Amino acid sequence: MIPPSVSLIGSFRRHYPEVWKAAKIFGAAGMTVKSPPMSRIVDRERAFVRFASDPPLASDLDLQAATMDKIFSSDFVYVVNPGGYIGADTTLELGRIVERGMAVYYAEPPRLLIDVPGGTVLSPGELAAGISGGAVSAKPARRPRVAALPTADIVIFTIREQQLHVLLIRRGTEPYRGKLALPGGFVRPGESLEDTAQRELREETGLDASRILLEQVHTHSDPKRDPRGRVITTAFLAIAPNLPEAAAGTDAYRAAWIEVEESLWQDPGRLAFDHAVILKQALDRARGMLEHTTVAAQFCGKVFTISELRQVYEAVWGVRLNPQNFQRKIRSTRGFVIDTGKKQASHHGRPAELFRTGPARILYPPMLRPGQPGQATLDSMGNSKSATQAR
Amino acid sequence: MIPPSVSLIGSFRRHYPEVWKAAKIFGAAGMTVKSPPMSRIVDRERAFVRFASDPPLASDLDLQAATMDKIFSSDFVYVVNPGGYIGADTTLELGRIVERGMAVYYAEPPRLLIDVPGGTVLSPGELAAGISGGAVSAKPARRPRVAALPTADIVIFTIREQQLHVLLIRRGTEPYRGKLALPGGFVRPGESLEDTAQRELREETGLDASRILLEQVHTHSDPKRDPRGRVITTAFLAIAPNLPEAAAGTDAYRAAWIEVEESLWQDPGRLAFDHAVILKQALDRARGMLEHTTVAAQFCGKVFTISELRQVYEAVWGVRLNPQNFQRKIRSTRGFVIDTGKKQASHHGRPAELFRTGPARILYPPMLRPGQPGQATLDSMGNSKSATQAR
DNA sequence: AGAATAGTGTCTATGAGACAGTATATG
DNA sequence: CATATACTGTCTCATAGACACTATTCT
Repeated sequence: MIPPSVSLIGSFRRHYPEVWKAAKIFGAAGMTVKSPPMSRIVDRERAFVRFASDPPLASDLDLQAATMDKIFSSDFVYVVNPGGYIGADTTLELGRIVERGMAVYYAEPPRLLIDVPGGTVLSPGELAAGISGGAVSAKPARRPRVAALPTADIVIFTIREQQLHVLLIRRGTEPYRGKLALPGGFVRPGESLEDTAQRELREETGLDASRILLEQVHTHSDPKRDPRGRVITTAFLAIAPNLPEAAAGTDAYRAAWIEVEESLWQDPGRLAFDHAVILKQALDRARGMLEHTTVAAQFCGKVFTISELRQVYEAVWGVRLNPQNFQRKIRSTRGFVIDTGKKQASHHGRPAELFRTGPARILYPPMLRPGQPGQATLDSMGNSKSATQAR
Repeated sequence: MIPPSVSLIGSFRRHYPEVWKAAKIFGAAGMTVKSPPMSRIVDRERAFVRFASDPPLASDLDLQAATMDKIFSSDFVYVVNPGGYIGADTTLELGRIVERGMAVYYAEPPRLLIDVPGGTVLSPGELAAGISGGAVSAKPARRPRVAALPTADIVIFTIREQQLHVLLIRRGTEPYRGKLALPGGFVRPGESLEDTAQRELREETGLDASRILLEQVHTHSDPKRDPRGRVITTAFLAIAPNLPEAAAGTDAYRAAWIEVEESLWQDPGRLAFDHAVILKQALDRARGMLEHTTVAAQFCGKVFTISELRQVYEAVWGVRLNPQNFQRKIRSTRGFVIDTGKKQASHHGRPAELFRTGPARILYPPMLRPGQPGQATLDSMGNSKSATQAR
């Protein structure tokens, strides 16, 4: 288990002895102190107090930004405010911290209009005891909670030239600058994760997302998955018909359709963050959904031939299917496709009939993908790599 | 075209004449002033200045919260700070506004460590002219993000007296005091959601959670799902063998096994929060998993008979199965169960052989639950109630 | 005509469901 | 003995896979 991390804020100029003392207590209790840097103060006259460990040429604003990053990546914040005093710049930082919903504890009641529930005014020792959970404390600390920034990442699949492709974005900013990443973004005020995913999908592909399947796959919450701090992402699976090359949407200038192949999730470092895992899980989910639902038709345009539908199955599953039997299976399944009566302007051979999607969503006799032909079972016998099993 | 909206912040106590003047200028330029309310000040001695239009009994904190809502709903914020002065509570508000990435303009350069790009210090007249003239945009400096408190809720199923039961807890605190709720809790520092779920499972049942299946089901993020604020929960499915009545664990004194029946998720208000939806989704997931995996054996003890296994399927699916055919199916599936050679101390009739779980995890020829016998498809044709589809 | 693709007919193997029949316990 | 449960044998039917065959286009 990773030790809890804390950042201390307050007037380092006026109250550094108190800050130092509190930090020592937290450190002794096994916590990681992310800020202040626990080095010697070399210049207290600057607007932003300088430590020996600070880069000497950094501006006040750069230093403050770096400090805020450290604060936001910690599990909670402790405000050192002897007599209730909080300086102007600390107050501004505190507003940002409050707005992020982080857990905040105070040494003394603040002289500000803030809702300070009982138990959030604690001495460093009480807090350390409450966090580690063992020691007896007169005022039991509220259980420590962590705030996180929720994000939605989307795995958008499509078929291009009979191959499965996924929409990826070349990152333009740190971290993982230059690497490929899934499209996605932070949840905005008032949005649910589904809203966020739908907005990102629209921004990246220009598709009217309300008509596109958007299926939640998994939520990734490893505390170290994002170096910027506690970012929890929920992965969505989207299935899109073939789109014009560069979806001329707003943010799409860096986006590209990449062929889905083993190396995308096998080669470490090809994708940013834990996106290789997310991609693989979404692919597995899509493969499974093709068995039990009629979503395969979502890969196709408004009208399509049965061959096109078969190519979807072949591309996603990575197998060859018998065209004749596939044909019969689809046509005998009521509600999957509806004959439009029209025929395709032929490429070669007999013109295929054109279909549109039917009302059925679930395939009852499922379309089982060819597995071990033997009668028995045994996929992954014993060695459980099934993600959610015991960590 | 909707007129741009603005909120003004600053010390209404000290600088209300300047605030009023600026608001008038914005109003004359066709903008909507969301805050202040443009009514008469009736009490300037309170911590939060009172206007005639304010509800007289509201607390300072209530008023501030309502004001922040107005500010956050406007297109940009104008800070009235004659001489650069910004008071402590305004500074805290400003921090929250900055963290949301809203566009902020200042009457004079602020005496704070804030990055004030050129053009953001403007007189009200300049700003009004710029907005209507298109020179100044209300585009936020940075995209707004929201922080959330992540929680894990667990749907723990077991079989008791041949019926499916779920572990529920009678809530002892607001909100939803007295209602039944799923066990769960907030993510603690350093934990992933899986860690949290495992800890809660151990606390509630005393089970060594590392040996129990814990499967992520869905993440619920509706901004209004929890009245306490932005709480995002990830639901887990756990399957437990029959346990001694009151698992004497620490927090379990309020816990009880409740029979799973329609009314649990049909009757509104029987379960707290959105736990009815969570329960139903977990049940559907469990039903599906029984088809394709060998988890049914997790409901049983270390050794079990094939009848017991069948009763699991019958309880979870809510159907009757033919004992003879079930027997053959299980025995002919390699790796599902292993014969121990022992026999059950008989109740009645021929003693059943005892089995233990085999190494297989995935059932390849799946155990399809009896559906529409007809050949075709059509579960939920058309009317999509499939949760993740378009909101 | 030959190649290519679409679609149908038919045989076979397999597995699910139904049901008769056998095995082994209790009372 | 009857009764109850466990287990096996066998028939039928539905469906998947294999493959031959027909249909309709392009070159």
